[in-house]
This record gives sequence, C-alpha cells and structure tokens, in this order.
Amino acid sequence: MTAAEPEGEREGERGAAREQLPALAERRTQLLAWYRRAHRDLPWRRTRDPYAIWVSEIMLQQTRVETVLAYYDRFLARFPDLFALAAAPLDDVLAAWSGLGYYRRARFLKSAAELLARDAGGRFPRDVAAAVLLPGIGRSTAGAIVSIAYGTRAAVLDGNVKRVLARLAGLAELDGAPLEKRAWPLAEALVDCDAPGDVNQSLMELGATVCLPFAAARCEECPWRDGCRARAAGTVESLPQSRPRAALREETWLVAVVRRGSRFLLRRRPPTGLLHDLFELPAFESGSAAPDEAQCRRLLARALAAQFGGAPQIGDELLLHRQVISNRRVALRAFAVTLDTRPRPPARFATAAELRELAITTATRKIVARLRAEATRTAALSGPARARTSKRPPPPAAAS
DNA sequence: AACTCGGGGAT
DNA sequence: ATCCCAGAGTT
Repeated sequence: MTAAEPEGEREGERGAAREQLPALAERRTQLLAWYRRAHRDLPWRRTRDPYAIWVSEIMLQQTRVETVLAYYDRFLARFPDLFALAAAPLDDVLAAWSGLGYYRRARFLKSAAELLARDAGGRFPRDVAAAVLLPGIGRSTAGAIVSIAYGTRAAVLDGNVKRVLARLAGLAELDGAPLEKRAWPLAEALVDCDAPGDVNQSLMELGATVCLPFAAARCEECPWRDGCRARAAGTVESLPQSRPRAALREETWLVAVVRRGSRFLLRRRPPTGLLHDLFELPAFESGSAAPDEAQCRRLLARALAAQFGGAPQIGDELLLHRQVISNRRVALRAFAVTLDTRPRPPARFATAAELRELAITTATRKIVARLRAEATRTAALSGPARARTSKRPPPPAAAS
C-alpha cells in the first residue's frame, strides 16, 4: 500500500475500520490516558523541533529505543539543526552514526537535509504527501514526524503499531502487504482526532512496553485488555502472523591487522555493497564458508597485494570474531600482517583517538578493542621493562 | 514479492 | 539459537 492511494478509497476504508472497532473514541481515550500515565521520558519527547523529531524517527527505524539513546544527544549536539547537518561532511555524519547500523539512513538523512536547506528554507514539510518524497522517509516515518512535530492527522504503522492493531482487531493475515492493507485503515481511523501525535506515540509505546511479541505480552497492564480480540480468542502469542525469514548466509572474512606502534591500518571499504565507504581493518570475503588456514593465508596475501601492492607477509592468526552482519553470519579471522609498501590514502594508520572519530564498522571497533586488551594483558604479565620472550604467542582466543 | 541493509537485546 | 526492533529502497 502506498501513500499515493486515492483519498476516496482511503476514506472508505476508514469507515470500514470504524465498524471493525466500535467505540473508537472511547478506545482512543483509554489509550491516551494510559500513555499520559505510563510513557517513558525520552529525549525526543522533550522537543517540538521537527528536525530533532525527524532525526529520532530515522535513528529508530529498525532500532530499539535503548540503542538510540546512546547516539541521539551526541548527534544533535554535533549537528544541532538541519543546516548544520546539510553543511557537514558526509564522513562526519557517518562517524556520528558509526555503530548504529543501516548507514543508508544517515546518507538519506543528510541528503534530505541538503534538499530542504536548498529548496525549502530548511523547513520540514507539514504534510505526509510532501514528507514521503524525501529520501529515507516512507509512509510510516512521514506520519510519525508530521503528527508529532505539527499535529498533522497522519498515521504510523511500524512494527509496534502493527502488532498492537493485529491483536486488538484479531487480524490473522500474514505479516507484509496483506496485514498492512487491513491495519493502515485502523491506524488512520485512530489518529483522526485532535491529538494525532500523542495517539501515534501511544500506539508505539504500547507495542514497545506492553503489547510485546509472543508470550512476553503483558496483557494485565494493557489499557485495551477488555476489548482485545486476540486476548479474548487466546491468540495473543500468535499475532501478528510473521512470515518465515531467509536463512543467514555463512561467510568467512579474512582480516589484516597491520600495526605501526599503537596504530592500526584502516582502509575504506569499496564504494558499493555492504558497509560501503566505511573504514575498517582491511577485510576480505574468502569466497568459502570454511577455508582452512593455508587457504586463508593465500587468499589474504593475494587480496592485500591487490589492494596495497608489494608482497604482504601473513603472520600469526590473532583471533576469531563472530558477528551477524545484515543477512550473513560472518566469521572474521584476524591475522597479523606485515606490508612492505606504504598504504596510500584513504587507507591510513589510526590512533585510538582517531578510531573513536572515524566512520568505522562495528566489527573493526570490537576487534581493535580485543587486540588492545590482549596487548595490555601481555604487557602486564611480562612487565613494562622486559621484552616479550615467548616465541610462541597464545593460540587464537575463542570466539567472542 | 523478494531482497538488501547493521546491530543489539530479550527470550 | 531465534526473534524483532518507531522501515525504506531497489530489483
């Protein structure tokens, strides 16, 4: 379902929604009363600034509140308004986003800020139809921003709201287009009032804190416990009906740890595909799920030679880091490497301080942290004044 | 309609 | 291990 749907049709569906949900106004009142009593105090609920609310909604896409809390204030301090974001270098924006994931969100956010700064006097649109034209803003996010920031009557249908409405109305359709076709009209009917922003936030808050997935639902605390069709039918745990997801691909990435003093060599990832343009410890997909160690050394040497030239020397295997990245389960095998060439920009040796201020991948952040911890432990064991004497380093640490 | 795109926390 | 999260864009 798209935002371009004819208004007449949508109005008709909303009428049907009213029949499905009798006493809609009373339900809304119960919901808002619960929200005023039970809602969490979140930083983006302390502002009416459309830009700040926009930033929060983008960060919150597919991302939990607790995760966003660690980024939101810092991001706004660094990019306090739309013009600051529009004028900032993309690398700075990505650095502030580093660790949040779905980096396309940050690129879209900045590019939309540039658009609005140039063509709209820096003002975020007040209606859904204009907001959805901006990159990174779909129907749900558009509804959230304009309803919360301006009080525009626009609905939200994110994962939380979908679950709440599917249970409330007993919608058994498979998650995806079929369920959304039923749920959007309900969401639209509920925000057709004088407090659409609060209604939307109430629905999201209810889904995030009470109407939780599966058996985690806390129905006793729900303001809608008496009218909920799923609760009456005993189907709370099975709604919404989620569709099976694709299996994770298994991959092995070979990681080069090139040190210069306390600094680590970083390269910029290729300009397309996963984590594109972010900085990382040079990592190369092995093309095989479980290569043996000799294959790893050959592959890594060849990849490094192609990237940096010369004849890279592959030393000890230092650690194994496991991480799920997007739709892959990745085993990152890190090797100590010596290069006989001088890496050229944008590859660079980065200090600990620089690592904190660069747009680096989470895998790199975690691997560097483990290597530093290892170095600290080794130094403490052997003493500051003594050179390392053991010829044989400890075997690779177990997966984290 | 299926796939891409990150990372983390709860269960 | 599995699920899913204040989803959107591309194919």
